[in-house]
Amino acid sequence: MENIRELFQVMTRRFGLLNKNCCSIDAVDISLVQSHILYEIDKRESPSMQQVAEVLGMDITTFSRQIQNLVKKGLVKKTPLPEDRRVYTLSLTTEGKFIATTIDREINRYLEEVFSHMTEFEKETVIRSIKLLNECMAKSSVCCKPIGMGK
Amino acid sequence: MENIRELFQVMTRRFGLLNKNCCSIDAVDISLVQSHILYEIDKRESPSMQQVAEVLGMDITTFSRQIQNLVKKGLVKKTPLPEDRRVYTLSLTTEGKFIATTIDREINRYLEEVFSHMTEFEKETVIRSIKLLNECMAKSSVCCKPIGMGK
DNA sequence: ACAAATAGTTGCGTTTTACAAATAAATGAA
DNA sequence: TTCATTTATTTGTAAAACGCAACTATTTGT
Repeated sequence: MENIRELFQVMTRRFGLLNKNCCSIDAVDISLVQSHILYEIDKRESPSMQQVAEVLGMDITTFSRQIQNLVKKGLVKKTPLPEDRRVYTLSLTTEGKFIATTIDREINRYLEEVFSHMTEFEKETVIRSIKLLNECMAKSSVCCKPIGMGK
Repeated sequence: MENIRELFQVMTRRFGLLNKNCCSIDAVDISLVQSHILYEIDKRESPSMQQVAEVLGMDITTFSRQIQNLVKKGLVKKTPLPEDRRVYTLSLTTEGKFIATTIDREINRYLEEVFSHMTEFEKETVIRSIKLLNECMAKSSVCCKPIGMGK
């Protein structure tokens, strides 16, 4: 059988390029990491800086500065948490939300196009497979988490 | 049904972190992009600079400098092509090959671990799904290729 | 009340990035 | 052949991203 990593590498590379391309559409023009940040903030319930930096596997100091940029661009709002004033809660502004939604729509549109080359059954199978894969990756504590992050 | 992009995002993020982590193991200590470069050179038959830069969606000038670094580190060899002296052919040195192999083994080891949480049937299904996905992504010319690369 | 832990920021030097322009070699047309 | 054009790669340069160390501010535990 062929190299499994190869399959993953090709798939994630393509999806990565898609993500990248979708950062510069029409009104939208942000960097790839910024797109990821918007995505994660949008997905979660007013997360803290640490939380988002963590899932993205980013150094907190780099993340801090990226947030500063996004705040300057008017895409993200930083709200101090009343019960713990060390913590800042992140949320998207209306424009940030708009951009995140635009990117999301664009990516889903592309994915639909890809799935259009399959039968409905194949599509279901593929989606179930990825879901299963994600569950198994979550189980496996070996790696994949930003453990040894800093060199 | 849930957002399809979400599934992809989670999967590729995990795999991305895995890739990142596997860059700094033991003797190996290179950046993520450098790891990708080594991987692609290893995979192909003495490719040119353009070719590798292209599949990685990298700007050729950035790529050029990364190659210079890898050559300095003694991991990559740049050989001028006799029949067209403008192009350079890329290949891995013994040490570059060793590092690429080490990373590859490590990643595959992790993937095996992930698959160990599935039945043999599920594993087969997942692998076939990813393969199918890759084929369909290749068909779709909408995006995913480094078309609009530069902003 | 105070040491220790936690969340986030800033200083600073290194690396990465990409546009513009340069070099060098091949190709095509006159 | 010669010269303009195209192609592959490199270099100049400046901006952006990165991450360690050190700092501030706040909370927690004793």
